[in-house]
Amino acid sequence: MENKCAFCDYKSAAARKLTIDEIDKLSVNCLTVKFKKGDSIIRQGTYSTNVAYLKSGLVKIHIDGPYHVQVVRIVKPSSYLGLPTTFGDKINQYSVTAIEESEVCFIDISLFRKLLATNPDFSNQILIELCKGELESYQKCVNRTQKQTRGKLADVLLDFADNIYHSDIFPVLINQEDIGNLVDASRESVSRVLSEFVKDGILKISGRNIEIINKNTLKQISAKG
Amino acid sequence: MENKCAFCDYKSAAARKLTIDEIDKLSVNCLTVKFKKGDSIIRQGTYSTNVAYLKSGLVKIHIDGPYHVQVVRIVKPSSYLGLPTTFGDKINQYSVTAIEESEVCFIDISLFRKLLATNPDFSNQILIELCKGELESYQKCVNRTQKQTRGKLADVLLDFADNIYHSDIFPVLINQEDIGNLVDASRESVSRVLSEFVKDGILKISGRNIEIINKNTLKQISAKG
DNA sequence: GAAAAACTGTGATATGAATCACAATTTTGC
DNA sequence: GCAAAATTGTGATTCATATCACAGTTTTTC
Repeated sequence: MENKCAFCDYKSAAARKLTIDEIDKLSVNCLTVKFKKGDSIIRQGTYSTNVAYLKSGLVKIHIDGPYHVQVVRIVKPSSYLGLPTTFGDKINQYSVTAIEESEVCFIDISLFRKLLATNPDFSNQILIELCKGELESYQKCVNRTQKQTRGKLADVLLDFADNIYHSDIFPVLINQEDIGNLVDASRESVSRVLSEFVKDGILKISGRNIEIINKNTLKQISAKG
Repeated sequence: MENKCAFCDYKSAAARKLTIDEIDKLSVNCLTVKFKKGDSIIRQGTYSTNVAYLKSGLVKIHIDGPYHVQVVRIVKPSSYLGLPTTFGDKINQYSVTAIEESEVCFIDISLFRKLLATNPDFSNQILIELCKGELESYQKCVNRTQKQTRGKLADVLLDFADNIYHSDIFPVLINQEDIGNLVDASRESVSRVLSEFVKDGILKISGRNIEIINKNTLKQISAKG
């Protein structure tokens, strides 16, 4: 690979713990692939053969449920995409799809295992990332099952603004059906609630862009259900 | 500690990877505590100071949600109880409560970290356990949000029989309110569905014991909704 | 740039399950 | 062993949201 990981600006917190020598090995065993919007990066039910790392772009993680797809979460760089699968199960338990042009590094799994075994700082960092992910997913599940649609939509909008785009104006790259799958609501309900938010002066929508005007109210809706 | 981990019959898959020397250190830095039914083992919101390992008994993991408690899952030995918290966050993100007399080993966190750093087989095993947990929680969340009450209750009954008690007759140690919190339904709905199952000849209930009579039908209900 | 496809908005209706209310039963503590 | 507390059963009512149906709008494609 011409692509030297040493000079990569998007290194993971874990990769920063690697020695020069280890980073070199990573460079050789790492392949960067570009995906267009809508492209499938990881497909549920197929064998997992590499560790995937999101270098740039934006992706959604989704699972086929008994009735419809559930969008588990939207992931931004720099994050590993299939860690739980890589070590917990050989078969991918979920799919990952690009929702904008994205770059993904595929790392050879045996090298990754070797790094884990030989560099405790690296493996500790991976452990921390996994743990945070699990805690987050517990909390998300509680919200998904207990809040009602308005509250869950408020959650997602705040997450977009605060954690993904770091701005109160942002483009919505997924359609309302997907938003529905992300908050466990029907497409129609999403549309209705979004209209309500606009009518109540909480949001302004123009084209694919959403602007949060009244963040406090949105936070209240998020908190109260 | 007089309690030598070396001779413990309930060692975790990870602990089996430790050397004699490491096991000795574990023995010294490990305290076993007995809990009675209803006793709180880990309390959400408090500082996590040890790694907890369930040696015997049965516990529930639960989180305070925006409206009510959610029972995340029922955990049987031999499993670590607070791993994600130990490494992901200093503050416990969930509570653990005994639902029958249980023994829990509290392991000194700095020793645990040292073992992770020095024994790659051990840390790999811990990693695997974490990953499996995360995948499982994804799947559970999909079921919780998409299936309806009958399906979710069927799931839980099958889980009890197949994974926890390994028998189609088993005692129910939690009340219907808790079952409700485990399947995201109200206490009343649980009572109603349970009665339906009895009327349909799927279950037999006597006292606190449940017997699954028609497992196939239960599996169908679990699969179809 | 016209036709097709994908997406969105909104009303009417149906429905699963929560909530309320209270009786019946079981368990617990002294 | 009896009173108090906890748990369970079941009907009536309410409510949030899914579903259906279809029109309007935007985006894609060739």
